[in-house]
Amino acid sequence: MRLVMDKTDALTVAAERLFDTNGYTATGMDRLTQAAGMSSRTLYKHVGSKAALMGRVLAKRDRRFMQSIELQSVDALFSAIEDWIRTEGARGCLFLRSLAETGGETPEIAAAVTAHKTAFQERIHKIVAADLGHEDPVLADQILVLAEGATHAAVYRGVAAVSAARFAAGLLVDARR
Amino acid sequence: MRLVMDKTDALTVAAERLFDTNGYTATGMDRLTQAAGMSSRTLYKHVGSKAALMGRVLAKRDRRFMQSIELQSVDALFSAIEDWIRTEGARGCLFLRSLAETGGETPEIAAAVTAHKTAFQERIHKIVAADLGHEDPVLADQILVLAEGATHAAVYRGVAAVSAARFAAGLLVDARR
DNA sequence: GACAATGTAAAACGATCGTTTTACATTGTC
DNA sequence: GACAATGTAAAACGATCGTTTTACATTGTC
Repeated sequence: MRLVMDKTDALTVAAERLFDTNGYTATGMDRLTQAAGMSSRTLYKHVGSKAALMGRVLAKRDRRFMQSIELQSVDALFSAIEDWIRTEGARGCLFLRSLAETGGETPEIAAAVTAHKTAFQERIHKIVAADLGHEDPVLADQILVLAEGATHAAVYRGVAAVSAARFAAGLLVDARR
Repeated sequence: MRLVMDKTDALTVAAERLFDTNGYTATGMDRLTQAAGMSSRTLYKHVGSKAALMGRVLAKRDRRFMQSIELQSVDALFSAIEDWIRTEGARGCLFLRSLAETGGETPEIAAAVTAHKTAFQERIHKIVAADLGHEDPVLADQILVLAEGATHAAVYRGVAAVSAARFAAGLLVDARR
C-alpha cells in the first residue's frame, strides 16, 4: 500500500474532479495538465490519450464506489448513497454521462461503463441476498432501479430523493420477506 | 396548426436527434447545418447560437414528453415510459445529460432543465393524486425516483428496468391505497 | 561522476470549434 | 418589374482542440 500519491494518482484524482464537474468533452488537456502539475509530454507518456485517462478515472471511481457499498442490507446501501452524494455532490452517474457524451463510441469509456454497471448489478443482487437470507432477482431489479433513480433525481431533489428511495426500498424488501 | 414542418422545425428535430445520440458538446455546427439542409448564416439568423438551439430542442422535447404522459394512473405512466424508450431508445435523460455536460453554466440549458424537471415533478404529483383519489406527496416522491431510475437503468438493462419499476410502483401505490 | 531515464516548458502540428462576413442568387410583395 | 427580404455557398475569424516535437534540465543508478 502506498502512503503518498504519486503524480499519476494525482493526475487521476484531478481528472476525475474536472470531468465530473465540467464534462468529459468540455474539459481540455491543458486544464488537466495544469490541475495535475504535469507537462503534457509526461501526461501522454503515462496515460497515452485523453480517452485512456478517462478509462483510468472510471476504473478508479468504480473501485472507490464499490468499496463504499460493501454492505449487507438494502437500507445500508441507500445510507451509503446518501453519504456519497453529500460528499461528492449529485450530477448524475459519471459512467452513464461519459458514455452518452461520447455516443458510446469511445472504447475505453464503453468498456469501463460496462464493467462498472455489471459489477454494480451483481453487488445489489448480493446485498439483497444478504438482507433477505436468499437470492431474489426480482427484488434486486427493483432496488437497482431505486438506486439509479436516487442518483439521478438527487440532481434536482437533493438528498430528499435518496430518502424517498430508501423508504420505498424498505417497503419493497418487507413485501418480499 | 401547421401541417408541414418549416425549416426551423426541421432544424430542431435534426438537432434533437444529433444532440441526443452524440452529445451536445461533441456535435458541431457543421453537422447541424448539414442535417437541417440550411446554411450557417440562416441558422444563426433564426436561433442565434448553439446554446439557444439547444434551448429550443429541450423546450420542444419537454412539450413532446409531457404530452406523452398526460395520464391518470401510475401504471399508465410506466407504460408510457416503456413506449418512449422503445421508440426513442435509452441513453439517459437528455435534460440531465446536457446540464452536466455544460457544468450547469449554460443559461439556456439550465433554464430549460429547471422548467422541465419542475413540470415533471408536478405531473407525477397529479398522476398520483388522480390514481389514488387524493394527493400523496410521499408516494409521488417515490414514483419520481422510480421513473428516473427506469429511465437511467434502461441504458444498460433495457425495458426490463421499466418493467421492474412498474411492478415496484404498483406495490407502493397499493401500500398507500 | 558518467549516463540513461525521466522530467520540464514551450512551440508547433493539423484539425475543428462556434460564429461572422462576403458576394451573390432566389423569393415574395407593392 | 422594382426592390427589400431572405436564402445560399464558401471563405474567413480567432480560439481551442488533442497530440507530438524540440531543446534542455533534473533525477537516479552503476
